[in-house]
This record gives sequence, C-alpha cells and structure tokens, in this order.
Amino acid sequence: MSDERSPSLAHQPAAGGIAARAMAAARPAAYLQGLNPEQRAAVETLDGPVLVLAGAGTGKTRVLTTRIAHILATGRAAPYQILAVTFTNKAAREMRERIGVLIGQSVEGMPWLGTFHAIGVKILRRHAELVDLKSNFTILDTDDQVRLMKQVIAAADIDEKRWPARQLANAIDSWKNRGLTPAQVPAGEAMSFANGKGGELYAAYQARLKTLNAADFGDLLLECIRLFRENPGVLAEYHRRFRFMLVDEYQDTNVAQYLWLRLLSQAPAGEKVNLCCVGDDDQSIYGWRGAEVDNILRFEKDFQGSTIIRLERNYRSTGHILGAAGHLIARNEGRLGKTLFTDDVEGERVTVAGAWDSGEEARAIGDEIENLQRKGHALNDIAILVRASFQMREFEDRFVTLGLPYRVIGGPRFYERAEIRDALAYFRATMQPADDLAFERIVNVPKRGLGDATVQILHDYARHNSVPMMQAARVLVETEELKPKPRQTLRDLMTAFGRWAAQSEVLGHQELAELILEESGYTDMWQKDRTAEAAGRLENLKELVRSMESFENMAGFLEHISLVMDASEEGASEDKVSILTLHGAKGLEYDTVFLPGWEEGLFPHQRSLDENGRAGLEEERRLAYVGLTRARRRAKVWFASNRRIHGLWQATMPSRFVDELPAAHVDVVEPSGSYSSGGAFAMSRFDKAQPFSGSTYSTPGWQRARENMASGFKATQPPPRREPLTIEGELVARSTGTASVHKVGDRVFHVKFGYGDIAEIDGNKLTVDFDKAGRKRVVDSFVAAA
DNA sequence: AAAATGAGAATTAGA
DNA sequence: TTCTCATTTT
Repeated sequence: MSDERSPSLAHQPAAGGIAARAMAAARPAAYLQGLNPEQRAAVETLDGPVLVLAGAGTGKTRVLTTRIAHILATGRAAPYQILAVTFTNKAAREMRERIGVLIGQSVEGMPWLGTFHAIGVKILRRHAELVDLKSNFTILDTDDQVRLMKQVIAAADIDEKRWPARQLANAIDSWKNRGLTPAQVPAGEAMSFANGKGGELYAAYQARLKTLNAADFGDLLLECIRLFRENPGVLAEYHRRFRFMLVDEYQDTNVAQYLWLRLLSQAPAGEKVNLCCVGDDDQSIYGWRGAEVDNILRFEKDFQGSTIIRLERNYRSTGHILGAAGHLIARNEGRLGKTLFTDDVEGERVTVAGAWDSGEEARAIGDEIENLQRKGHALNDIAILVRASFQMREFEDRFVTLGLPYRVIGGPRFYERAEIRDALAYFRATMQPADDLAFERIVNVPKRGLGDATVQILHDYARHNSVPMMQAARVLVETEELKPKPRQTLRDLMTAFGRWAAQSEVLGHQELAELILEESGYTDMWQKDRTAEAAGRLENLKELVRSMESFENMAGFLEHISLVMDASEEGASEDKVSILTLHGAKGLEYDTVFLPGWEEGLFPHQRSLDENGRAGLEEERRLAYVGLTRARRRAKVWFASNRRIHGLWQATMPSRFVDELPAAHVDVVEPSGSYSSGGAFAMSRFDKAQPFSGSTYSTPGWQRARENMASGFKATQPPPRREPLTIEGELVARSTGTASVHKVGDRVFHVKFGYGDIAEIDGNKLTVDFDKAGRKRVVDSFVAAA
C-alpha cells in the first residue's frame, strides 16, 4: 500500500523531527485563533483519552479538524499515523476538505480518515487470508444479503414463507451490530428463528460468504475484531501505527464499533492512549439501529485517566431556541448533562400552533413560507422536519400547487435504486464471473425468457459441481438439459458476457459501461417503459456512467462503489425549501425550521414507546431536541388535531413534548383567520406548573395520552430488557437491543383478530394462533396481554 | 413466462 | 391509503 509514504509531506522535514518541531514552535498557530477556551483545550489536550461532549452547534467539526491540524503542525504524528473515523462518507469528506483548508494543502496523506466500514475494509484487504478471505473479496449490500439468505434457508429445508429471509437478515444484522459471532449468540435468541435453527442459519450464512469470497457490512467490523483477537502481532502493528485516534459522533457507535475501537486503543503497557471521541449524548437517535448511548456514558470508566471536555457555547441559535431545547432535553434521565448558552440575542420565541388537520397544517406552513419569501428569506434557509416520511407527501402536494420549489432530502439512495443496482450487477458479472449474486440479479433483466425454471437448473448444476453459475451456464448450453429456446438465449447471453469481458481490456470503462447497457438491452427496456419514472431512471443511468469518470478503470470503480456512493449531490444552487426527516436533519442547520406533526403517537412515535418504553421515549425526546436545535433564528412547532393514519382519519392530541416546552421561550400562536376551522383543540398549558416533577407527567396532553392508552388496546408495557452484554467479564452494554415482552404460549388480544395464543416469537414479530382468525404474524406492539 | 389480482402490513436509516 | 409480495390467471 502506498500510504507508507506521505505525499503531502514529501518535501517537508520528517514528522516529529527536530526541524518540524522548531518550525511549529516558531510559527504562530493561526488555526488556533478564534477558538474558545474549551475548544482550544479539546484541540490541545493531545495525551491520553479525551471525550469531547459537543452540544449542538458548538463547533464539533471545527474542533475535530483543528485537532488533526494541530497534531500535524506540532509534528506529533504524520498523516498516515492518525486514525480518524466517522459514520458517513459525507462526514469523512467534509473533514478531509476542512483539514485541507486548515493546513493549506491537500490531505491525501491521510489514508486512515474514513468511515468505520471503509477503514475496516482497508484493514481486512491487507490481512484477508487471516480471516479466510481473499484480498479481492466482494462486499455485499443488503439486497445481496437477502438473496443469499434465501438460498441458505432453502438449503436448510426451511419454508421461506414461514421464515422470511428479510427477517433472518435483520436478526443477523443485529447480532453483528452487537459484535456476536454465530457461536456467541445467546442460545435463547438463536432459537427464536425457524424453530431453533436461527444460530445454525447464521453459521451457514457465514460459511456461504466465505465460499463466495464475500463479506457483508457487519463483517467489515466483526471480521476485523476477529483478526485483531486472533493475531496479536497484526494488532500490535496497528498499535504502533496509530499514534492518534479520533472518533466522530461517538454516541452513535454500536457494540461492534466499540469493541473495534477498544482493541485498537489498547496501547502497549506504559503508553498512553491518544484517543479522542467527540459526541453528544443528547443527540443519540440511532438506538434502533444498534447504537449504544451507553458507550458515551461509560467513557470515563472504559478509558482510565480520561479528560472530559464540554463544549456548551453555541454559535448557531438564538437564546429562545436554546432555552426551549435545553428545557425539553433536561427531562431525560440518562444523560451526562450539558446546558448550552449563547451570546446571541434572545430572538423570536419558538412558536407552537395547531391546525385542524394535516392538510391545514401543510397549507398554513406553505403560506408562512410564502410570507418569509416575500420578506426576502431564501428558501434554502428553510426546512420542514418530519418524524416519518409519510408526512412529506402532504407538503409536497401543497407546494406543487403553490408552485413553491422544494427538495426532498433522503429517500431512496442513489445506489439503492433498482436501475443502478441492475447496471452494477451487469458490470460486476462482467468483471467477476464468479459473482453469482450479480449474475442472478440480471439474468432475466430485461425479460428474455430465462425464468425461474432455467435459473433453478443453473443453480442445481452450480451447487452440485461447486462452480459459479456463469460457468454452469456455459457447460449447460452445450447439453440437452435446457429447452431449445432458453438454451439459445442463454448461449447468447454468455457470448455477450464473454465479449464484454474481452472488451474491458481495450475499451475505457465508461465506454464499456455504455456498451454493456446498450447491448444487454437494458437501456432499451427503460426506453420502452411508458411509466412516469422511466425517464428519471435513464437519467440516473447516465449519471452513473458520468460518475465513473474519476476512476481509472472498471475494477477500481466497483471496488469503490460498494462502500461509497452517495446520492448524486443535487444542485444545492437552486433556491428550494428542504423537506427531510428529523433523523436526516442531524448535523444540518437552517434559519427557519418547521416542526410539524407534534402529536402523541406520531411524535413520540407509538412504536418507539411500545417497543422500548422509557428508553424509547427518551430517544424520541432527543429527536425533538435535535429538531429544535437545527434552527438558527426560528423554530415553528405544529400539530394537527386530525390525521389520516393508514388510510383512516384519527383524532390526535398534541405531543407531550409540546407541554414540555417552557412557557418563557414559547409563543402559542392562536388559531387565526382561515386556519381556525372550529378550534376543536384546546391548547395545552405549558409546563410552568411542574418543571421537574420526576416521572409524573401531569400536563393535560400527557394525561389525555395516558387515558387514551389505557382505554385503547395498546397496553403500556414495561421497557423490555435483555441481559446486559459482557465481554471478557466486563460490562459492555446495558441496554443492547430489544426483546419481546411476550413468551410463547402467552394469551394476547389483537384489536382486529381478537384473542389468541402466541406460537412463535421473533424479535418484535409474533406468530399468533388466533381463536377466530387463525394463525397470523403480527408486530408485538399491536397486541396486548389478554 | 408475464400480467393481473388480492392479501397483509404499516418509523426512523448508515455502510 | 398505498405499498409490497405472492398467488392466480392468461
């Protein structure tokens, strides 16, 4: 690997050398200018473990990047000796750019700045043979995983209908998030899938991955952990290499990532661990994805002699916004505790307004945006943050009629789109003839008459003879196994693949891509398609080919793409209102933020409450906190009294979070003009009465919510707890994952199906034998103990 | 093998 | 309501 040399420093004195240090001492550290004392401490405390608790808008990224610049400038380490991990490619890219600006040159010499997964891959490729892989192993995405899982389930002679592959994929994913290999999965959980076969299937899946020379996303971390554990020499090599480690968004790390970090940071005796984690426990909103807030809460215990630095000076929002957000989040119990402050003006109070229904909510917000626009506000500085994506639609509809430009952020990612995945599958199958999953994906796309029957024959032959399917195909077209028609079609397809593979030697990869898409009939398929989205898909394909430009060849492109492929950066140049989910908004900021849908059941989301009890509520509250703190000047909370959920209209009531906002920082906007269609809702009092009365919520909204829950079919359940996770006798995670509160055999009640007995449990999915309705699979939050 | 019909379910999302 | 997935129909 070329990272041993450091291109950007090629003509500079050796890192850590006397000359470098002298230069650093002599040069006024321009990059330190303008940091406040806490930020500066976070940058300059280089020795030993440091936890930087960086509240929203306190300059987290600045600290992180300046710290790296500082390490480099003081000659404490060379770029290739710094490990800096982020969660998203976007964050990694941003860091790279900002460091470049700080040190005034490109940072190509920082090979170890990247996502957990990207760095994991890099490490694994170097030592692939130690974890039973070849260094050119392929990385499977979720879709490939499920396809593979289907095969494993079929091979185990299990009914795929009763035990969907999707579900097994989720189970395995969550095991991997918790750092569990097949052997380590708790017996109870391993039993819960497919009548006790869960553990075996996981093991079988892992075995299949090895024969395919493939790894899924979870493996990128898990196999690294295994590598380090089984090969102390390899681990020691990285200990020597990484003089400094930095972790972004530490509150989002899961158990596997924590273990990975801990292994890497266990420096040889006598040496200090220069680990710096930056995060905000109040912004931990990914518990459902395996993130462990516990990691950040436990930092001091995990890393002896650590320094904790709080960044509480906020540079983003006005006083009223911070006041409202701070008061809200103070309700949470499991937090380290921070209070943000600002020198900024108090500004406008946070407004709370109610609408009759979701349609009126959208109309009112649309009008308000038009008013802002008239006053000269840029639409780019306005965002609508929703809890669930179905809420977006109403706004889109409204904005279309108003002719108000908007963009939806999030949604299906570029590389997840079917046409992109199909195209990539063609490329993969061309470049790697052993890539069965890719081949299977496109063998009949476009439809060419190679259906299930043909694929099954190929499959059987391939499995029996332990050869890739493409090879099986080449053999079979020479035999009488296949019917004449598919036989000829398949023969043509194989010829085409052979031709493309040959062409890949001579053509540029972009031409090759176009050739494949053309000759395979794939482009044609979409051109003939008359549906509305066909044009967009063709456009995406063009974009895909365009995006290949910066790569040297097809292999390099494919290598990169499995890990890094963001939605094509849509022209942020146009002035548009942004519509996005609260989760998607983390890390972003806008002058004006609209927060619609603050209603019990939607926000906090009922499911979060049902499945995770108090922890779920606190996570929802953090989400509200994230939403409010996105606003620079104006935060506008809305709720509707009626909303259509799953097709039918339901009366809703204001979120308890509305009640938890402090009166001093809030203005209640009285229903006025066209929006007061009856004033059927009664505005809640604000929470001046009992600011901190522990767990007794007694404001009206909350009371009504509780009544509703009591009278309804959904019983509030105690938070499900599963065994704390310990590794090598040490507590690693207290609250890991979720488990059903039900047991097999329990009698339950479902609002639609009536009474029944639980036959099987898989996570939160129950199979229930209902007295009247027969056997059904339901999500456990839809049933109550009878 | 492909289109049509019907049933069942229903946050949030990163690599 | 709207989507996905599976089964049935052509």
